[in-house]
Amino acid sequence: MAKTAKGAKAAKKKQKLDLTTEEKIRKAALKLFTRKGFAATRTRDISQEAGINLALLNYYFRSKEKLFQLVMVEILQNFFRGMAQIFNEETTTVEEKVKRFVENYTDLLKQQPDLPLFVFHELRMHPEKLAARTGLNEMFKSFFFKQLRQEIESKAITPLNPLHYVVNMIGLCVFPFIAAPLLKHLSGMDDTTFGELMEQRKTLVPRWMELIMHQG
Amino acid sequence: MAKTAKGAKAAKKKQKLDLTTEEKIRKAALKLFTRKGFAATRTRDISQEAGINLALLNYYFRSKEKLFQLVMVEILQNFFRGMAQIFNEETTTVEEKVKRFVENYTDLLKQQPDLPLFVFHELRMHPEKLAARTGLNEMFKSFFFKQLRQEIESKAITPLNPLHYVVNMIGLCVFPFIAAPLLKHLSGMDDTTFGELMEQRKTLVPRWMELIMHQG
DNA sequence: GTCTATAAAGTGATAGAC
DNA sequence: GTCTATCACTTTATAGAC
Repeated sequence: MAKTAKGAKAAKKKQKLDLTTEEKIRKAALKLFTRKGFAATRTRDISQEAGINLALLNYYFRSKEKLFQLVMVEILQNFFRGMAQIFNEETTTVEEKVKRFVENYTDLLKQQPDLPLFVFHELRMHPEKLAARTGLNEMFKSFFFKQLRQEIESKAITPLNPLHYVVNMIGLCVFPFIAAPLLKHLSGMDDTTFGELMEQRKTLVPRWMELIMHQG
Repeated sequence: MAKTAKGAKAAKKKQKLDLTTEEKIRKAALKLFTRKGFAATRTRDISQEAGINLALLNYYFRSKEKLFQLVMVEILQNFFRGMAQIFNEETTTVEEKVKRFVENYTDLLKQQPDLPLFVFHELRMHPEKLAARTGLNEMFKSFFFKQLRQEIESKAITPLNPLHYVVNMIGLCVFPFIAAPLLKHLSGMDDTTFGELMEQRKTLVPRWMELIMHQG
């Protein structure tokens, strides 16, 4: 009776080291999907990575597609939740928001460097997956955007479309991780050195954003 | 006799509208591989897109893998050839080089917006494909890099690792195209507006690079 | 060179025993 | 819930006729 689906979920909280079978599959799926993409990932590999049987994957998630959807939504929600939290804070300045964003997501990307490439790749092939449920449209009505417009109007020498500003901020954080394989190969850099460069950018990117903001 | 492989290649120059079968396949492969990635692309789809039979694909290229390699090498060589041409010119300044780079590759990406995401995605999964044959290591010994170091030492208030500079330059050009699907969805932007924004960046990015260069 | 037909292997999903 | 065995279908690649 402790082995029903509900029983398993209850047991989850008592086991900190072991994971539920469902969680093991989710974790394995996250790892392989983000590393190889949806199309190149085999359900057999996921089950093997999870240390369970192929049939169990379908038992829990019905299909590869359904499992993928869950993983993807989880990633997007997680990202936009943290983003909204930073950007809708009404007591912090634009500069502080940028600084927090850069630090947060540099740390995130150091742990999961495959994430952005995966998300953008899958998003292009299935744009409809960007359903309303991720609640990201709200970011564009966020407090941050109001602040940004004001800041640009008051401070900038040459006013700049806020979109450029946001794209630059995200791009300067994310692009190095997207280009990492190329970068490492081109410059013969090792992982440690790459990590140090990214650490530097935590302070550099906000500084550059200031320049871009005020000079336009 | 005009139907041997060599005959076909010779005929190619006389036919400006029609393409060789081999060329039709290459073109179709480039289109589908860059749009959907290696794993999600079916050889059947390539042959259909090329308007020929599936067997012919293997007749000309032996395997999907081989065809992919050719397409990939062609893309990389094309990119780095143009890049080297700009960066090894000894009579232009750093600013002029940056300007030419941004203009060139913005135009290229407007025509083939799928290219960067495709390249980075496949490069991560098969880093060994970055063989020496693309001759890109030479970029790091290029005249541009010497110029860049000098410029940084003489002008910059806070000296900057040249790598940051190069990553920023490429990222500011390329990232908007990588994030395009997300951007369009988030802001409800149409393709024309997106194109105009990218056009603006042809002058904006070089200006930002100046700021970054001199302020560090 | 180009086609049809088919082999050979892979892949997502299910049936049924435990 | 979990496993083994297997089905049904897809996909790459080739054989062989024209």
